[in-house]
Amino acid sequence: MEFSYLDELNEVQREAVVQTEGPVMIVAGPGSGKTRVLTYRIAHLIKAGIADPFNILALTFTNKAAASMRERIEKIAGIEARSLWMGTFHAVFARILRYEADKIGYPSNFTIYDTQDSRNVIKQIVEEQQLNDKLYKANFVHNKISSAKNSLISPHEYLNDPILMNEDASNGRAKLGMVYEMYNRKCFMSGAMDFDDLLVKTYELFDKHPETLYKYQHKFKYVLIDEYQDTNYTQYMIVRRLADAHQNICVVGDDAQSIYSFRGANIQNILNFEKDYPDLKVFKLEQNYRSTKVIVNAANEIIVNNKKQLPKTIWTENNGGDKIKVVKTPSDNEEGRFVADAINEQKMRHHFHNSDFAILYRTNAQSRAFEESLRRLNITYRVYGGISFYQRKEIKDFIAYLKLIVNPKDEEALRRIINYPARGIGQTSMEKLTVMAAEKNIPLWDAMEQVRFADVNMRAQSLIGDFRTMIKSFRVLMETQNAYDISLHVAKSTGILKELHNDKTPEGVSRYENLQELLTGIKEFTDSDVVEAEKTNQDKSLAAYLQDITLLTDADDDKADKDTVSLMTIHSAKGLEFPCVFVVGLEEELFPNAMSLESRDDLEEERRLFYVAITRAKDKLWLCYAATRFRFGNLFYCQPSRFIEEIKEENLHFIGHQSKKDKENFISNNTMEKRTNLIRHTSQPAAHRPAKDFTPDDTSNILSGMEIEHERFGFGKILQVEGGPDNRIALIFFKDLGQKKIMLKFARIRIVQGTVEL
DNA sequence: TCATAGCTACTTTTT
DNA sequence: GTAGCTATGA
Repeated sequence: MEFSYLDELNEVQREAVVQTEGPVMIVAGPGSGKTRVLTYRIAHLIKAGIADPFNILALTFTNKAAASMRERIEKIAGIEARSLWMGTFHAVFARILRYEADKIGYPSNFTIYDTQDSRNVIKQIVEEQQLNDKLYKANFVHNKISSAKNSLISPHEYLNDPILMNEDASNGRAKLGMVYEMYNRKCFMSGAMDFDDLLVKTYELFDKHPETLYKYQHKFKYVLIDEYQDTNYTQYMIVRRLADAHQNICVVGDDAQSIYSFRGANIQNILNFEKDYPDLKVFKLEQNYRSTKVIVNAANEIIVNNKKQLPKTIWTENNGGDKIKVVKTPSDNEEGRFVADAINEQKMRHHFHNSDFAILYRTNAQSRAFEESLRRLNITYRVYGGISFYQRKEIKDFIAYLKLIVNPKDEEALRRIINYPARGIGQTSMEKLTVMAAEKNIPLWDAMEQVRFADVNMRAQSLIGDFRTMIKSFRVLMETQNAYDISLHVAKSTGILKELHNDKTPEGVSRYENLQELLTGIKEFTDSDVVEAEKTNQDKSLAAYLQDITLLTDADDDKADKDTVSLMTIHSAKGLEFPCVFVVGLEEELFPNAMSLESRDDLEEERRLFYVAITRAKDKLWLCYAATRFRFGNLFYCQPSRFIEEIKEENLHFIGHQSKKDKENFISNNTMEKRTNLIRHTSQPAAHRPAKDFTPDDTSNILSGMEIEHERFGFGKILQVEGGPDNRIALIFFKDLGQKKIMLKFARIRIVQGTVEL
C-alpha cells in the first residue's frame, strides 16, 4: 500500500492529514499527536504528488521543532523533502530578506541584533540624548519598541498616535516614540535588523513590493504553521498575505497552551481564525496518548475555569494511574530536598532513569534549591535556560569581531570591540567620533575614516587608523578563506586568545575554554558535510555562520543524550514530555505570579501555563509548594496556589499536610498560628522610624520608578502604578519588607530626591 | 587605564 | 541570592 503511513493515524488525525486543500485549522490538545499530524501532512503532500517540496512552506517557533520535523518527514518522503521551506519564522524570513534586501535598502549581509545588542543600542541612544536612564531603562524601552513592532506600529504611527503619546507622557516618558524612531534609524544605518525587524521588514517588503509578494505567494502553494496560538499580529499579517493566492493554509495549535502573550503572541489569532476563513475546516485532536486518566482529568478540571477558549475536552484510553501528589514543605530549601529524595526513591523502586524526571518551575531563580539538593545526592541534572553559550561576554566579544568583518557598518559590534583588547582608544575619543558621525549622519565606521577632521588627539587618531587597517585586512581574508580559518586568525592576531590564556583565575580559564569551544564549533560548521554542502550549494561563509548562531538558542544545543534530570521553566517545557514531573513553587504570588493577579486575561494565561505544566507528565505528577520562601533575599510567607484547589480532591493525594483541615484549605489554623509565631521569631527588621520632619508629599505625583519613603514601611521604590485618579494603587518594593501594594490615596509617602540606599 | 567594591535590578523569553 | 554594571580609587 502506497500510503501505508496513513494507517498509523486515528480517524481525525487521518482526515486532518488528507484534507490538503483550502484553509484548515487543527486544534490539538496536549499529547494528541500534533507533530505527527503535521509531519504526515507534509509528507503526504509530497508522497501523493500533490506538491513539490519547494512549494511548501512550514513555519515553526523553534529550530528544534523544525529540525525534528524535517527528520521525520525525510523518513517517510525521502531525501527530496530537503528542499522543503521549513524553519522558524525568523530563519525563513531572514532567508527571504537576504534575497530581497536591496528592495528595502538593506545590504544582503545585514547583521541580526539579538536582544542584548538591541538593548545596548537603546542605552547608547539614551546616553546620547541625555535622557534619564532610570525612566528610560533599556529593558523597558526595548519591550515597548518590541511590542510596537509586534503590532506593526511604525515609529511614524507611534508618534502620531495620541493614545500612545499620552500614555508615555503621563508616565514621564514623553520621548519614548522619539527613541523608537532613533533606534530604527540607528539599526538601519548599522545595516542591522533586530529579531522583530525580521518580521516587520518582511511585512514591509510584501506590502511595498506587490511583485515580490506575488512571487512568494505563487512559490508557497501550501503554507503550514505550527503553534499557531503563539503567533503575533505581524506574523499573522504576513502569513495571511502569503496564503492569499492559494488559500491552502493549515494552522495547528492549542489555544489552551498559549503562554507567550508577554512576547506579543495574540491568542485572538487562533480564536478568530474561523472568522478569517469562513470555509475553514476544523479538526479537533482530543484523544491524549501521553498521560494517565488522572492527569488528563485534572487538566480538564483546571482549564474549564478559563472563559476564553475553544470548546474541547481531552480524553484518554490510558489507565487511571497514580493520584497526583500534593506536597507541602516548610521552606523552599526543604522543597528542594523533598524532590531530590523523591527522585532517588522513585529510581530505586521503579527503575527510572534520571532523564525520566523533570522539575518545572515558574521562574529561573527557583532552580538553585534543586541544584543543591540534587548535587548532594549525586544525581546528574541539566538546567535549561538562563544565559546561553552565545550570550557569554567572551563569546559575544569575539563574535563582534566576526560581525564587524562581515558588516563594518555594524555600530554595536564596533563599539564592543574598539577597545577590546585594550588598545588605547578611550571613551573621550569615541564620544567625539560619535558626535561627528551624528552630525554628518554617517556610520561610525565611516566617521573613523575621517577621524583627522575630529578633535581627537594624534595618538588616538593613529590607533584608530591601525584598528581600521586591521579590520580591513580581515575583510580581505573573507574572499579566500572559510569561517574557521578567519576566526582562528582573528583570535590569534588580535591577542584575544593569548589574553584569555594568561588569565589563570578559574573564571579566566573557563573563558578561555569557552572561546576554544566556540572555535571548535566554527570548525565543525565549516567541515560538516562539505560534499553535501557543495552539492546543495550550502553557504559555509562567515556570514552564513553568523546567521546560524544568532538564530540559535539554548534549547537547541542538544546534549539531551546524557542521562540527566531536566530543570527548566514551564515555558521552556512546552512541547516536551516526561514520565515523572515535579511542578514546584505552587504558591500564590509566585505561581500565579504576582504580576498576573490583576487582570483576568493575565490570570487565564497563568492557568494555561499550569495546564501546560501538568500535561507534560506521562505517569507521575507532584505538585509542590513551600510555606516559606526566600525571594530577593527576603523571607516570604506563602499561601498554596489557587490552581491546586481547582483539581478535584479525588485525583489528589496529600503529603506533608498535618490535618484534615490543612488538606481541605491547604492552610490550617495550626499553620496560621505557626506563621504568626514565625513572624515574631525571625529577625524581622524593626518598624521604620521616619525623620522628625517627615512630611508626606502629594501622592498623585507618584510615578513608577520613583524612590520614596513611607511613613511606616520605610524606604522603597515604586514598581508599578495603576488604577484611576481616585483609586491609584502602587506596587512598591520596600527595602525591609519586600513588595507591597498600597492605595496611594491614604498613604503617607515622601518622594525621595536622588538615590536611596535600598 | 584597570580592578574592585558597592549598588541595583530581578516573571516568563520559542527568535 | 546573585549577576551585571557603575563609580571610585590606585
